[in-house]
Amino acid sequence: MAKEKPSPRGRRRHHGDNRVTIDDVAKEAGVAPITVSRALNTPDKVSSKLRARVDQAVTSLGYVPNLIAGGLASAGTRVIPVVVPSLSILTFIEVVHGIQQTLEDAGYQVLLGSTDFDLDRETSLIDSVLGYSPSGVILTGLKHNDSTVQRLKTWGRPVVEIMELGLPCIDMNVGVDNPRAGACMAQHLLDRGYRRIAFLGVGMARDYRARQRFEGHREVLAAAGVESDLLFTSEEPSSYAAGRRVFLEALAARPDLDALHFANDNLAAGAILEANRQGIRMPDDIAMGSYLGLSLGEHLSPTLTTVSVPRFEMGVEAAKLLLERLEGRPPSQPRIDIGYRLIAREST
Amino acid sequence: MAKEKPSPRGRRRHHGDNRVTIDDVAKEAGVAPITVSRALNTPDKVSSKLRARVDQAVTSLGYVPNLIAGGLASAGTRVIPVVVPSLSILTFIEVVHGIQQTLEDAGYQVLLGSTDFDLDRETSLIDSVLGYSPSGVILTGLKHNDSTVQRLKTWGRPVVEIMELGLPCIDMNVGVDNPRAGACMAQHLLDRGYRRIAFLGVGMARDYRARQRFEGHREVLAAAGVESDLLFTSEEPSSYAAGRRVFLEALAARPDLDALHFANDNLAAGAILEANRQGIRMPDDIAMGSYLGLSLGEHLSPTLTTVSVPRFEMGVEAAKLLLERLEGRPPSQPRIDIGYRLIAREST
DNA sequence: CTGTTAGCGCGTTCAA
DNA sequence: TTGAACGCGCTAACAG
Repeated sequence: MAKEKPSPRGRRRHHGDNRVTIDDVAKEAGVAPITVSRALNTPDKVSSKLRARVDQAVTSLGYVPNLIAGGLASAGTRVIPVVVPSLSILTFIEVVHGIQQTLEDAGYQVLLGSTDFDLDRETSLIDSVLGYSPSGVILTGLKHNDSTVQRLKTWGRPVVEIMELGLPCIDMNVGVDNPRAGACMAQHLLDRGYRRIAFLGVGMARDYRARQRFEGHREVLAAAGVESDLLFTSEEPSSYAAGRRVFLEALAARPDLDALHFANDNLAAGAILEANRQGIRMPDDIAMGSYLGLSLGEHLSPTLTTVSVPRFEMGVEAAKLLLERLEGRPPSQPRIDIGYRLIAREST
Repeated sequence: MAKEKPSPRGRRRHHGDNRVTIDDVAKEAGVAPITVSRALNTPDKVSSKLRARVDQAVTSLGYVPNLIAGGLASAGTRVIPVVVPSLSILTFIEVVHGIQQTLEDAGYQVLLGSTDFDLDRETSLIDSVLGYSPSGVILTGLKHNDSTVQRLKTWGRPVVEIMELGLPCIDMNVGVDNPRAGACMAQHLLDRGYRRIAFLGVGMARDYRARQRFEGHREVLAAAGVESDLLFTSEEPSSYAAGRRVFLEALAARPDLDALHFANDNLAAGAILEANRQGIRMPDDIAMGSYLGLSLGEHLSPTLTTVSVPRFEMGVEAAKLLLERLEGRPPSQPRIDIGYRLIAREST
């Protein structure tokens, strides 16, 4: 009622900002700022009468909450950093897509980070994004620097590790059993009667999940008593062109091969397209199987046999797990095996 | 020197958080908190002696700055929201990739948002992310709700609109001239001697940039005096399967067509793969051209003629423009035409 | 259900 | 070059 309060701003305000604040809304609605805050964040804790007054003031003034201030006061922002190795690999993108969609629908924002497969970059990235007081974190893989693991374990907020499955996880885990996925394709090739089977990959020095699939592959072949360590790789990024090259290399080195197990569909697609060009018949001359389940596979000639992984769904599940914890719901289970599915098509 | 200050915390601290703060570092280093702040943010304003003491305290305590608090105090966070229509469309992903890489290298974080091509969602998304006091914003396209445009124009921080080029932009603009790109392919088809040319797209109700390309295409054909409004579309997301379907539909409706102009490479790839299956010869039976420049195009048989757009580079340039302004450098130019390149291959 | 008070952890401003 | 004080805008905690 009185305005002769000694003007709380002893000095000029820091910033020329003239954004409307919660105080402005409170004044306009004739309530205390905290009531505005509650009307916005926990509407059922405010009488419908006041809530209406507040809502109106909010729209009439065009109030937009300062999430930074809210975050500082409540020690948490509705931000979820998502840390992946690379944005040039479709797999991660699709997972991020699932995460993003699920979180955005729940009112959270994704803060995107990429590490280029470098654990030290991962560490510093995580250190820095934790500075935003995020509600949780999603990161890729189960291998991290000790300091990262330590920091996240003592952090006290939900953490989900995605893509791969395995024992020691920081908090929660959604992924695929890579060795078994690799074994699955190897077994399929054996079942189809192939015996001279090679594994073809690229960038396997950094991509240890591909190495895990190769391991599964190798063990199955070894157990079957066939040559198990035929591996062709190159240290370039995965691409159609890379697939073509590794394919040609393998053919040149071992013309007797009867089946190829590619580390992913992109490589396999490059190989199939090249084989088409050269008139190599599949699976008669050589069979091809791979991993991922990209839609391109079903449009190639021959259609591609692959171990398909629900990547988008993996993102969705990871996000759901996080949300469960954030909303205080019973954390059903801290580990989800998202599974895979062998799709046998013409190429084998 | 004395510790009998009446303990600034009249009550318990809000949060059980035991994170180390700038005060802890200051105490450890025997300086004032502000000196720590300066040593970290503006190192040259602190004597090397104190700076060393601070740096050591920082590492020994494992101090990680609270970016939220810093953001509140300085009215700005090193966050850049990037708003795209969809994360399931490769084009946007590649642009985001370029943006992300460039910004992360400069110490900024990307906050990812997607609108599903809905301008109202865009508006509310932008309203909400502005609550994080970001340093700038990158958004897609030049069409937005008036309120969005208004808010961003008066916002006072750099804004970059990407993907398309045109006159009224909010602040800065990096993109492609879609009508000219469409015209370019149409002209190419004419030059090659084709005369019964159709445009095939999907989801063009929402994707007005594809409509713009069709417009450019139409005008060129009309000017050449050939049938110009042959358009086949369906309202489904872009995919290989969709390309196949629209292709078959067009063939069925107009068996006399001699060339197809696809709205993007994915559709064209789906069509080429289907044509391969059916023994349709390209370009003899029918020619195909499209837009994007995906690497898949050069591995198909026939290799695909396309208007290639440097998507990653577009992201890089958008980010650079933003950074220029953020770093107070002369804003070279507020609008960049990223260009396109006709890659004539076997399919035409 | 509503209001009061007191910070959240920093950087800006002003003074030395 | 260093420091003291203040407040960014909001919400947690504690009354009423």
